[in-house]
Amino acid sequence: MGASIYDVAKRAGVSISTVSRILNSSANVREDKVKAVREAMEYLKYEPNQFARGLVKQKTNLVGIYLPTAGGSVFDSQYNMELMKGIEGVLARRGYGMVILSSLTDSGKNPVYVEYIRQKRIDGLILGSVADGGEMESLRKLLRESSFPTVYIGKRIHTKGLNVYARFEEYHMEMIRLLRKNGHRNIALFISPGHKHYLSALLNRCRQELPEITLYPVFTRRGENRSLCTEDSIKTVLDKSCTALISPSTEEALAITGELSRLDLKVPEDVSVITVEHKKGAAALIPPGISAMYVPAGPMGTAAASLLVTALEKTGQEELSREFFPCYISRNSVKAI
Amino acid sequence: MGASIYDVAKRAGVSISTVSRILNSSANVREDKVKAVREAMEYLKYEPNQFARGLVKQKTNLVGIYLPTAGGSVFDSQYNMELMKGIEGVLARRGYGMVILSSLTDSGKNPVYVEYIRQKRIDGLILGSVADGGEMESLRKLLRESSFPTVYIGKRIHTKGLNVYARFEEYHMEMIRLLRKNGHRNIALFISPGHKHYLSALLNRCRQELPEITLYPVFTRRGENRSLCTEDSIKTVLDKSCTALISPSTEEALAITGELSRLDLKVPEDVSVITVEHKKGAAALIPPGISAMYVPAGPMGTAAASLLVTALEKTGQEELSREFFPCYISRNSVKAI
DNA sequence: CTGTTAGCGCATTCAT
DNA sequence: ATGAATGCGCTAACAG
Repeated sequence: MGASIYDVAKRAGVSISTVSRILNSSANVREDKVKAVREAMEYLKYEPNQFARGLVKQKTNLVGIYLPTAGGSVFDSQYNMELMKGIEGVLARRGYGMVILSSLTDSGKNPVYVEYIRQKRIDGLILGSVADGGEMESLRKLLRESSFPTVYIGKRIHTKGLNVYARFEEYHMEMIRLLRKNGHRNIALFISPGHKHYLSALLNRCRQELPEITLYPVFTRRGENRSLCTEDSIKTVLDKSCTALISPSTEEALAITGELSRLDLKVPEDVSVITVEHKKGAAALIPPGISAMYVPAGPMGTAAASLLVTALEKTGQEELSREFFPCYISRNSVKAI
Repeated sequence: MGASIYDVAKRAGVSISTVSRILNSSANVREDKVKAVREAMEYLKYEPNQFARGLVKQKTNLVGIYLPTAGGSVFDSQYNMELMKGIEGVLARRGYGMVILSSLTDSGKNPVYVEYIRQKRIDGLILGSVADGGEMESLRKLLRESSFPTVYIGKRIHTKGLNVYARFEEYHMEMIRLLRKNGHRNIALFISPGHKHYLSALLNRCRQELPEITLYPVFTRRGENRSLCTEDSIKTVLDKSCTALISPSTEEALAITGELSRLDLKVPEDVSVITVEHKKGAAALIPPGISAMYVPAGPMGTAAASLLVTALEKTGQEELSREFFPCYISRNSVKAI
């Protein structure tokens, strides 16, 4: 069993309050006592018990990360990994631990983070975009009602609270415009389950702004048989005689280009490809070098964590929302026709 | 502020012990009281404060995951991601939270997990293979001295304690043998920084068992400019006139094959490639379909977490160590010469 | 079956 | 500047 503050006090010949004061540097203590206490702590390998401390201060120094991924693991997408990397950096530096809240077990009932918040197991929460509309509603309600420090990564859902986002619709339109400029008219739009609810808005907007373009949505599935699923998808593309396609991630792009080459279709000669990439340069590795819209997930994670930590330490909540602007990186996968 | 057990007790007209009993189902309570208490809990949205509970039971229901990655983020390698996926599955199901311990901030001083253990912030620890020899030594000492529930993923380091592993040396020898059977003699061995300390043993063994083989180690670097680093590496391969190469991961394999094709070298016509893959089928997506040694990181994570949870719940520690056997999956990247 | 009570380890008044 | 005492919310004897 570890040493407690009593053991330290006894060994240093002082009272526990003095030890506590030194621990928190909450008051001045005579130099010699400080020294004695430090030695005692050293000797006993004393570390303050976080339960006891938390019970008094109501602070865990833990931040929850909840990145819902429809039916899959958080660790399945590079987007999430980049987010986490960004988050990890600032949390580690600022002395917070990160606890990964798995969406694996919540079905029907409340998502795990509700429990974690109520049980006071975390000081703050970083929330990835929820996929489904109903969930979205309840989340919005939760955020409005509780004042629990939360930063939401994704399309802004209410004006109160912390928020980090990139405009899905905007940068998709940009990709489409780009293909249009290159003469493409029939475009297959691969879209992941988590983004389904953006689709209709995007389709509408495209129909209005770019009436000459026809968009063919193709849904991708997560999980093991990614390649299998893609095979069917590619058939759809061919049937609609699309000359270009947009992929939602580099993982998907790799599967897609693989399938294309298996069907003896060349990129970009037979079909142009643009992908979204969340890690800078990731799509460059996919032959022949896939042009990409870079959505800076890492920096977004960093921003999210920074916002949260700032809010936690109540140093004034200057910044409430931060937008990120994806940028297009041209490589070798788009051909003018 | 949330409701406490007192509030619930008052509202239900019982004592706090009764509430506690119901909470922990630690004794029988009359039906009507149970009902009253449940209603009160519902009404007050009561959730037991984990600090107070932990203070008594010394249990956090949190498991620490420490996957050291020399100078990089945990989230940078697919190996780690697969491990985490495996771990996530069982921890979520068994009601444990996972806190990611970042190795980002520990330099010089104790690694973070030491602090987490001493502060009793976690109940158990899953430890990835440490890279460096010195660290290894201190770790071994730590594990021997403390009886903190820990499962170590990687080469067995002491007979006490929980352990999950695959034999790095073995499966690398297997890959080499396979290339040898296909007529290859000069082989480039790409090796990641985390595995450097395995190298000399492997070289020795190869020299003994397979004297006709010459192995050329090439060190890979983590981080952003992966492709840059690979370019140099490939030159090394050519200089030594290697006819085959072994890649340590699918990420690396993607970069390598990309670089090869940029140099107008074809796989497998000009150079044969085998990679280690940690996610089943991952290397199949890399043209032309890279043959791979599948090291089942996901299942290994699952096993590690299971071992740990079992140990935590003291249901007898039947299994102390579990070995995994990688298997070779032949695809299109190896040619006989 | 149920209520009373003594800690768990610490931060924080309140005296001194 | 420092010690004694109180309470954070809960569990686990203990007593009825």
